[in-house]
Amino acid sequence: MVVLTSESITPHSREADSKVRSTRIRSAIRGDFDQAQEQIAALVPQPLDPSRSYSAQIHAILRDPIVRGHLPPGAALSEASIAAAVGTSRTPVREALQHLVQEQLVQVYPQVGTRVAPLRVALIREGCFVRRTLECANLLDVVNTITGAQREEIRSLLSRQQAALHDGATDALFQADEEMHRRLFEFAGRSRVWTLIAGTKLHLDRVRWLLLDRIKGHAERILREHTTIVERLMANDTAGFCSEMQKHIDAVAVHLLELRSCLPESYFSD
Amino acid sequence: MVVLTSESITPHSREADSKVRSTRIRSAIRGDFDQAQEQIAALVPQPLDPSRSYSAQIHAILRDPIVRGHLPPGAALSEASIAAAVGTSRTPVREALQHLVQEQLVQVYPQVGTRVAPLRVALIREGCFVRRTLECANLLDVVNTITGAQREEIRSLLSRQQAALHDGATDALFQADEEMHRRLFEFAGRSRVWTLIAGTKLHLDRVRWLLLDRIKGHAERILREHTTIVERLMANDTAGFCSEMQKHIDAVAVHLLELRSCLPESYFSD
DNA sequence: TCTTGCATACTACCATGCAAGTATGGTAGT
DNA sequence: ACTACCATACTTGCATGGTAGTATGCAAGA
Repeated sequence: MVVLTSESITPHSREADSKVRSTRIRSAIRGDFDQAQEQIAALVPQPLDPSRSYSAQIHAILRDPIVRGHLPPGAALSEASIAAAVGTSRTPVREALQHLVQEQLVQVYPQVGTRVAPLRVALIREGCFVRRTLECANLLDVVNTITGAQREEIRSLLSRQQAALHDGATDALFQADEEMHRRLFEFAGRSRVWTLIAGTKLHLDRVRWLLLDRIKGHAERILREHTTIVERLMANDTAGFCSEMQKHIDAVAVHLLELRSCLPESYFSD
Repeated sequence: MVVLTSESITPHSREADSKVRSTRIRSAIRGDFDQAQEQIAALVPQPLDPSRSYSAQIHAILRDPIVRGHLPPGAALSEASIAAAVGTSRTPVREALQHLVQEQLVQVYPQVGTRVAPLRVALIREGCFVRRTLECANLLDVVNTITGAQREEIRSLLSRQQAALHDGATDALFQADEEMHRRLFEFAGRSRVWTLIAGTKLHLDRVRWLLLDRIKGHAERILREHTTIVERLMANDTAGFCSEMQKHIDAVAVHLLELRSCLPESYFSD
């Protein structure tokens, strides 16, 4: 497959220079839209709930498989196919796709097609910076105010992770992980900061799910790191906490390179 | 006008309990949708450019006046009115509004109306945390790698701010300010971190524009602080830089309280 | 064999119409 | 005077149709 570089094609730009793009690259944008329909249809769990917004439900249905890698970078997402798969008109599908565009999970090429966005190395690298910076800064405040009950809650979330790993339930492991980090922000009255991070975390999670499938013992490593981090937290060792947290988050960026060598180059960009 | 509290009404929730909301509060949601049309029409500079996406253009047309306070919190934004004002159908207007919803600048109450979101104190307070944390952390890296030319660029952006203040051009002042901060991230290869911050900065800017109108000498104070910050940067005094930057950004949160006393309570939330 | 041109089938974008839900103002009944 | 009710005029959510732009594959020509 021809590589889609972000230099050659800028999504949603109708500028004059779009005329001069080579046909060779353009043809890479279209292509396998045919298999899209059944691929999407398999993701729809059940008929949509008419009492809730269709757009929101479709957004959720699409986002999860993108982040988890079931819809790989470059996968075609045509409005009509998805609409047929979920059983609605194209309108709510379109709104869901626009939402995903803003999250930078898909790219729309006007009049051409919509595709799952590649893994953008720069986005991931900078996402690591944002996460580790905000989480460390937040923790410096939390350690001064944390209560015994809150300590206990964190500890219990860690043991939930251990149990999940033991059962091989990576879903539950990730969920407990997410909740642990979120709670640390809520302890400092910063729940909205976490929702901000959650937006950038989407891109880090795309890498993490891929790593989980390809790299042996990855889940074990995650849990080991979490354990170390919580130990530092319990010991009020903020410096140690920050350095461990930093290593833990930046591991995504480090392993990204390794991932790049065993996956199609078209999965990546930047 | 009746206060719209976020506890009483959750946007875009079609849950069963929506039936029990009191009529008194609901009636506050609708109301002055009549004056919306001409209010919006005054904001449209010229006919839209058909060669670019209508949605994006409408989004830009609406966002600026919201951030600047020309469309105050609570202002009605009905799809039909805006569509008539800009001369398109409701579809691209709808997409622009959805975009603004994601930026948390407007709230949509299904089947009731769409309004400019109030100034959310928590969002602003936590936005300050995000900005000061990321900007300080970024600068710790920048000071080690900054070149002479980059130093000169920052200095020139500061003098552009001085010139703008002298001319009373607050627009140009804000623009140069924004570019200065953005460049500091680009120096470290983190342009995407800045776009992330720009999203939270929207809410801080809403406060800043209001302050600029109400508080005498506010522009002068901003420039004074910028000057101090750049001085610290030039002197490689990173600790001083961070503390000044912190004061500068947190000033928004501090003055927010003061602003709350001289503006309708309905402008605020949380 | 290779290139060029064109019909065709797709795409996303936008316009329009309908449906479901909600606030408002007037009216009938108490 | 006051309350309950209902017609009406809004709102947003969704469905559908038309349009401009793009890739593809075939056919005609060099």
